[in-house]
Amino acid sequence: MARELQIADACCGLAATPLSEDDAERFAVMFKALGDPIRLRLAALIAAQDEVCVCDLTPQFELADSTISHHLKVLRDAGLVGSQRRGTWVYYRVHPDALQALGVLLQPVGGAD
Amino acid sequence: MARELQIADACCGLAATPLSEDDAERFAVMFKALGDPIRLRLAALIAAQDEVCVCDLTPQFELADSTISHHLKVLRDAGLVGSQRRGTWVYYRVHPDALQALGVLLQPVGGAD
DNA sequence: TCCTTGGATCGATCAATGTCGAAACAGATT
DNA sequence: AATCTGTTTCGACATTGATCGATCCAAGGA
Repeated sequence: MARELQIADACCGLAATPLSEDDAERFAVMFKALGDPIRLRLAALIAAQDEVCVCDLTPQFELADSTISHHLKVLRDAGLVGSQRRGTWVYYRVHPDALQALGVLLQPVGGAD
Repeated sequence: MARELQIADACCGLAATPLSEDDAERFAVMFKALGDPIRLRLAALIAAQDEVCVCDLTPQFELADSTISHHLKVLRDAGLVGSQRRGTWVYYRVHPDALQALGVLLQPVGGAD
C-alpha cells in the first residue's frame, strides 16, 4: 500500500506551521534523505528524466554499486522516489508530490506575511 | 561578513539541474541541517516570527540547553539562520534567501513538463 | 567585587550512517 | 541446467552525529 502522502499539513510553509512533532519527524526523514551530496545528485539525475536505469546512474559516481544501491534505498524509504524492475534492469523515478510537499514547506517563508 | 549566498544556480529546480558536485555539497549541508526533527521544529519556530529569543525556544523541548544550542549552531553553520546578541539575550532569525533557494530547487520538479 | 542568569563551547559516550567486499538474488542467454 | 550480468542484501569497519554534564563567557544586579 503506497501510502498516500497525507501531508496536507504542508499548506502554508514553515513560517505558518507550528509543525507538530509527528510532522517534523516525517519531513525530517525526507530532508535527511536529501542531506547527502551523493543522494542529492542521484535525486537530480532521476528528476531530470521520466525514469532512469540504475545502470545509467552507477557509472556517474566513483562508488561501489552496492553503495549507490544503498543510497537509492534511502531515497526510496523516504518516499522521494520509486523503483520498478523491467526485465534485467531497474528503473527509478521521482515522486513529484513528495518533493513538492517539501518545496511548499520552504517556499513561502519570506512570501506573504 | 555574511556571505552572499551565491546560489543563483538554483534557477530551475532539481529536474533541470545537472547539479555539480560542489552545488550538491552546499545544498546537502542545508538539507541535512533540516533533516533532524528537532532542528526542523526549531527552524519552524524561528520562521514563524521575525526573530526569536533562545530563551523562548529551549522551554519547548525536553532537551538540555546545550543540545538546543548545538542544533542552533548547525542551522547557523548551514546558513539557514542567523543570530544576534542584544544585552543578555540572543535572538535568532531565518535567512529567507537560503530557505527559498532550497524551495526553488524542489518546487518545479513536477511543474511544466 | 561577587554572585546569578542566559548561552555557547568542550569532552565523553553511544547510536546512526557511509563505505566496501562478499554473497545472494533475478532475469536473460546459451 | 549452467552461466553471465545487473541489482540488492549482508556483515564489517571507520566516521559522523545527538546527547549530556561540566565548564566557560558576557551582561546585570546585589
